[in-house]
Amino acid sequence: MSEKLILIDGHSILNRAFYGVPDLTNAEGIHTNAMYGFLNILFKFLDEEKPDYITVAFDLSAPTFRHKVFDGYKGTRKPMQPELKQQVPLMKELLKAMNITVVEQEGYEADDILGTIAKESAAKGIDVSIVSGDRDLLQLADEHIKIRIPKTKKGVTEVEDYYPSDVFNLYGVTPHEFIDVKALMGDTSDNIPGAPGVGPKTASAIIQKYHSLDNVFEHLCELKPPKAKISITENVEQIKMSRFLSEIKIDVPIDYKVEDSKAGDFFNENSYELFKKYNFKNMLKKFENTDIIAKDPECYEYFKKISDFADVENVFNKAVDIAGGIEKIGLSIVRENELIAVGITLSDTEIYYIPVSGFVTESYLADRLSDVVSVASNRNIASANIKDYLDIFEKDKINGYPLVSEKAFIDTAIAAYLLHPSNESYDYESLGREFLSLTYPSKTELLGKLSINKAVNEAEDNLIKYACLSSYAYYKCADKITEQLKSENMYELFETIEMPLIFVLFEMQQQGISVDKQALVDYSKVLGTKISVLEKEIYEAAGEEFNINSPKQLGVILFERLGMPNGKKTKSGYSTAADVLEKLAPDYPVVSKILEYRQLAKLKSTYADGLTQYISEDGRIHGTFNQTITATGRISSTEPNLQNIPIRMEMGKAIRKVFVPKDGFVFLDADYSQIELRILAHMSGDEKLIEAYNSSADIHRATAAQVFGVPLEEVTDEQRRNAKAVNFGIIYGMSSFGLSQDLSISRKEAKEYIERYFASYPTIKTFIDGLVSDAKEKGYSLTMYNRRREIPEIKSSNFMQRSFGERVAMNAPIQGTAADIIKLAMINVYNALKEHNLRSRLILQVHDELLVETAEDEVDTVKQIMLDGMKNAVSLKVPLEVDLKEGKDWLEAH
DNA sequence: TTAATCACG
DNA sequence: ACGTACGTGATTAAC
Repeated sequence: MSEKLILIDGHSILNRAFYGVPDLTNAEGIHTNAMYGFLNILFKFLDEEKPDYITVAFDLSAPTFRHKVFDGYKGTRKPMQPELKQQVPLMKELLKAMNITVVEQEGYEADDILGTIAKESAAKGIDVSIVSGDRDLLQLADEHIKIRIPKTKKGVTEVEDYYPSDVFNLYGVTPHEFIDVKALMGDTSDNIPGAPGVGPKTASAIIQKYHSLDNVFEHLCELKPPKAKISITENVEQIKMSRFLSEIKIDVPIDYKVEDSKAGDFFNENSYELFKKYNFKNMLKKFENTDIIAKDPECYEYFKKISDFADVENVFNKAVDIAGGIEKIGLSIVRENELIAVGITLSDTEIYYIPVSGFVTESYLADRLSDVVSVASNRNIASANIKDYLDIFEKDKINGYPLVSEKAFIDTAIAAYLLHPSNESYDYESLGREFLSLTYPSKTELLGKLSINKAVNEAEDNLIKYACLSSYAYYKCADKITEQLKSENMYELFETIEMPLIFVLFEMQQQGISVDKQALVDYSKVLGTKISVLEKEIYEAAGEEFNINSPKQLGVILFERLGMPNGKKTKSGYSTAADVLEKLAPDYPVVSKILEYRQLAKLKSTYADGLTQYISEDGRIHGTFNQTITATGRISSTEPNLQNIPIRMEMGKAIRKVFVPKDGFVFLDADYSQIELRILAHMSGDEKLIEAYNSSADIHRATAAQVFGVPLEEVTDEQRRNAKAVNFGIIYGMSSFGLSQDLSISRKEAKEYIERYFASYPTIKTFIDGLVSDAKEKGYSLTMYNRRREIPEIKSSNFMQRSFGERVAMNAPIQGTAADIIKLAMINVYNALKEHNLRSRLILQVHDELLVETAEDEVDTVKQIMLDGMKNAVSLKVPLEVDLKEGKDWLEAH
């Protein structure tokens, strides 16, 4: 077996990776997608070929000998995108860290280096594979040199391999003749002229016949077709030059010895650091069998399962001692329906797994955990997703509220969320990576698809690792996260808003909301009947039966069978979205029916039928409120989503009616009036807007009066509507296109509205410009309470991405501040209800709205509590107005 | 699993 | 010239 060398065309592969991999950035905002893609391709070839040697060649930006011959060489090439350009030096650094030879040579291109090394190595009897995206390299193919071109099809990388025979089969010429083909046909991307009018077909036909340019020139008069004959005859010198430009050098003077480019030792400490820095998570696995990572979880040796009752007692006694002081413990609860085990870390060397078994019963464990929690008041208990486990610590309660102090905990997931609200996960694995620079095995790696209950029996060792490791990660991260929150001025946000909010959300989830199941079932039937009537009518109009729920089938019916004028919109065909259909509705009655069908189908599937499955035995829906999902700081609601229950459409309102208070209670529902615009007024300090809020009840009317220069009472409905849309636009990050869509007007008109608005409110203009430039400078935006949102897109060179970043920079501080304020209000209301010892409970939040299930005899008190809690959550330069209503169902109360 | 659609603020 | 309003989650169809 002869030895193998892999040669990689650095720029070509990096370029290919850049366009093939969606934009990625690491925590510092460095773009990493091209590097990531490059490495993927690299590893693929390494795995496949297991080469003895490896080398990567790069171009230098300096002019090469080809530029000296032809000034316009590569002259039409666009400059490299900055996101790609910044990755080039980093990629070289990465390769060097992996002990991969990087070659570049002034005056020459990577192709020439590759050619030289390939031929020299092949001469030494080494088998060479050249990896490139560029077909120009095919001329280098020979019996010992294979050209390998990776292609990405549907996310899967496939490779086209070229030996000389493959080149011949495809192009009918030998690799060497390929140079002459290119000389004739030219190359637009390199700006090589060739013979004008001669394309790839003609060029290869000619070379197939004559085999070399010299021979072609000798037979000029017999050339066919006539067009090529003329072109070639007239451009002999240009073709010769083109050939010179096209031929890859194989004798570049370089200081390179293949023996010095041994493949191996890719995964070392240097490369590990860089992989971590660039957040190449799944590639870190490659380091697993090296001693770099093997030594990482040094905590493993201290993991200990404890079942002996006396030992367990000792651990908890010690935990109580620690948690009652100022030191921390790490806590991980393992639960699936029932409590199964806890992982608990007392120090670097005391890491325990305590399963429920024998005398260690579930209730014993819960009691002892409560003991630990009840003595803690200095954020001694580091854990994650505390809300999900608060019920365990509920041993002592007052009026139904857990006695546990919020100051007992530090929730690492929530803390990590504040630092990077756009991350997708804040589990122990991510924490380890970010705060400890350690790569822990993930939950999936340890437990796979096993349920916890199964894992207890089938993979206990891994379950022990999981429980111990996560508690250890919380323990180790807590101080670092705290430190970082403090240095970023976010600790106050964490302490005064997010941590207390956990308890509010917990209580809301516990309470749930009562739903009239029978009403829901009845309504589902009504909807079902209406839907089948519409269905029949639609089939009749269409002339055939089809699945109306399938946008694909519907598109075919509407735009092909019924021949409606179509605007192709989506990737995979016609758009049948509501705004498209609404334009067609006046001309085609069936379209209105489809819209109605869609509306009813949605109501039935998502709400009437969808909600019933969430009704618990107590007749209530206990949804989940998530505190670490949104990029802006809002909370989100799942299983079910109680924040998108219908209200706008008439048919949908019936759904709201099924949400009812329990016997002896009523709903009190309060919502902020235009909180986001008020925040805008406050943050910008715009006197006119502030004045408008201080004097007028109708801000959109006031805006219209200001913008159109008419007295308040003369504002037309249309003017008010437009002003309202512009106000929304401001909050969303104004764009003329968006506004024009919303108002169904031209972009030009929309632009005029915006200009008029900014002319009327110059301070607002200055303010939002400031938001954008601040975000551009810092890479993130901030709310009034220092909530951060990272906006890497704002530095993109891609217009669309950058524009998006700019809109986010305008919106996030406003939407985020509103989120901060209502969170404060929730805490206020929760605390007041608790302090007054009331039976009434806060049960829902819908972004600017709070719903309290109120005992009938507490209505007056609660009204006051809600108004106070919401209006006085913060003092702005404008009043915070709250609309409060009482009702026997959610529709009536809203 | 992803794309399209639509419910809410 | 680029092609969009900001933030979510559930359902369905179709790969």
